[in-house]
Amino acid sequence: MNSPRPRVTIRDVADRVGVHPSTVSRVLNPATRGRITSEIVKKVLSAADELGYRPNQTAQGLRTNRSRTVGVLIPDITNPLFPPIIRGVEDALAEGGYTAVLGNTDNLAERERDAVATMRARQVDGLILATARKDDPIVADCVSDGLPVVLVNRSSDVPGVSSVVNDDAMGIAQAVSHLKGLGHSRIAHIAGPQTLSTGEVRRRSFYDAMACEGLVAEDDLVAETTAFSEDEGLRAAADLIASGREFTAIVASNDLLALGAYEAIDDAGLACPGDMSVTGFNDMPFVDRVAPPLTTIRIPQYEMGREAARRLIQLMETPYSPARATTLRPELIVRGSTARVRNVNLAANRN
Amino acid sequence: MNSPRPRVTIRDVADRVGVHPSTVSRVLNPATRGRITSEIVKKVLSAADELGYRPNQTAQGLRTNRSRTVGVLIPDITNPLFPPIIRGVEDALAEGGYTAVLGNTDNLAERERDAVATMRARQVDGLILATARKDDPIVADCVSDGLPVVLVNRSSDVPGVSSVVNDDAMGIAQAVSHLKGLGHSRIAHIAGPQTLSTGEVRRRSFYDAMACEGLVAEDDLVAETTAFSEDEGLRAAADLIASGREFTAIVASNDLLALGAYEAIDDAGLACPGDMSVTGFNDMPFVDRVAPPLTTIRIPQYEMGREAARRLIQLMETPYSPARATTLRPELIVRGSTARVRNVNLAANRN
DNA sequence: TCGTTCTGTGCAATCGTTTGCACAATGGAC
DNA sequence: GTCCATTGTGCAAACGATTGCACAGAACGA
Repeated sequence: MNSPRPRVTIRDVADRVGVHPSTVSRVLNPATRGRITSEIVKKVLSAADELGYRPNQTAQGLRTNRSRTVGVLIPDITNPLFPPIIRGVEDALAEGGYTAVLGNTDNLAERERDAVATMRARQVDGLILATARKDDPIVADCVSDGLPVVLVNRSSDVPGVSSVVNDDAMGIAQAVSHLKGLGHSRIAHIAGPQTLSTGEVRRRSFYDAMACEGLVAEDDLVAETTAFSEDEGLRAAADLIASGREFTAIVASNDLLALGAYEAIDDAGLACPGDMSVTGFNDMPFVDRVAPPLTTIRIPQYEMGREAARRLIQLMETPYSPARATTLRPELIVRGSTARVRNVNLAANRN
Repeated sequence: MNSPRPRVTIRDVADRVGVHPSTVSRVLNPATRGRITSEIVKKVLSAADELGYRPNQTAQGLRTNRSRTVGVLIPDITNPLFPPIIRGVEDALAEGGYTAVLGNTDNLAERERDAVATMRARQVDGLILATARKDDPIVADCVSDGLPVVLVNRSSDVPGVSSVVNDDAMGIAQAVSHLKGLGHSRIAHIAGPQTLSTGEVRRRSFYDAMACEGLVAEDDLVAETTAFSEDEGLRAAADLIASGREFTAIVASNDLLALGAYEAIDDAGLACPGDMSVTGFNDMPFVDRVAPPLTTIRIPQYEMGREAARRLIQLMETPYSPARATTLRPELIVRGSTARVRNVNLAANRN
């Protein structure tokens, strides 16, 4: 039953046609095909076809030192933000003849380091990282070793590295402006980890946007978290509510945090959006189906992945192409988690 | 800046120590290390460490004809069912020293064929398929070529192939029994594609379970779909409702179909679970957050992935190990989409 | 007719490892 | 002291492709 089936090599094809293996190699390579008599080309091609020849990528890789493989590192594939990005990456890579090997890091520096080491041992031609920290030695190492790298979703302080990220400032501004339009003035922010570019930039942008709208962002109404997770969102929102400070809306740094906030609001016996409006960030799949449907900032996830992959291909194929930071425009998606502020004072209800 | 940094090879290490490359190779391979004087072993190891030697997996792969890579094919990473499975697969593979390369097929036979071809060109040591059809020539090809394959989530009619799937019959029985317990007797089924094992088995199991509960499953209340998608769920449920037949509950073949049914119910001006109870299948992430939270059948996604990967490793490392079909037990998760049947007759409301 | 330039193909080295085989040195048995 | 195992290492040939170089033969001008 199990027939290991002897692999057909370039030599088999050569023998069949009666030419030298190198000739076959040249025929098979579109770039050198022109140097061979068209008659032979035809014979070689049909022989290869008949024999079912498939180039051995391993051998090619060894000789050319290119694996046509790229490593893709993400925090956690289980976070709905990433699958669309990954699809974008894979689709664009496939178009360029590359394949992706995936690694989950759970946002652990150690696993990240391991994963990069594994990928490099596998001779990946480049790396796409959705895991970058603001100050990331791993990124720095790759860059200084000349390994093509593109950051996606998060950027980094490391100089000279290309990135494809969302315009966080604009997104947050849209959220704040939307809330102000609904009459909210006391707005809280659940910030993401400040070691991540997204967490930090969005937090800063929150202060900026508030000022820009003529509102005051109180430090006491800005809660920090250690991870972009529902648990942390729940904790932060619960703290905010428990503090007794008065506010009618929460701008969360991402959708997962917002979902956590939902729980805290519910636990406190309040209603969203009746008592408390909430905005998210990312427009992950399915946040339109939760209760209430989440008002959030949509970022072009798939496109972001595609663009990152395209950029990487460029980097890999034309060395020394300059690093570029691309910013994609986000869009406010208004759903059911935000509503006009009530006349009744929230604090009055609670005190 | 970009320093290509010359790769350090086994030969560099050998030169440094003053031994032959083959000796270094033997030291580095735990299995042959015992044959070398322990003094030399120590020297080689420390030299390798100092020089920062990393084995070139491509070269190893060429020589040994093993890539320590496995291909993982899934329909669509964007479907929340799959990420947990993939995590399980990756974690178990990593433990065994393998890495995964992912491919999305969108359930298209052609893309599936391409993807398998690509993976095989990359010399994957084995394949994990979440894409199998009941009668799948691609699976058959792999098996007859002696390429280790494990099916996950879906099984196949192809003989002699290992699989790790859920006990669909039990799951459906649980759903039906739950509904009967709530007083429902006229129950509809939205079936998945009959070309997929899951779709077919669950449909058959629906008839069985109904009979088992002493209820009649009417053919008119079983709607078929062409894909496990929200769109198809919406269409099928809308058809069912439009048919004018009387029923108070829907057993959907998976969560996505159930979510589609939600929309149809809403469109028809009905309420779930007030007018219509709905059950899903899979317990995908986030279905506990939708409105109403979905009553569904939980399958151990992560474990399923892990188990499949473990099985594959076994197949790859001990050839001719027999094919096995593993079945995992599902669990009914009761949430808000199912309720006691109302006295009021649904049909009466509409006619 | 001879030399020169092209063109198309073959030759052989190479990428970094692994591994069967050969063989020197060591140690033990007699 | 001889001989035979045993042990540890080196040698060299793979694995399957790519590619610089060499070299026949054709084409061409003088």
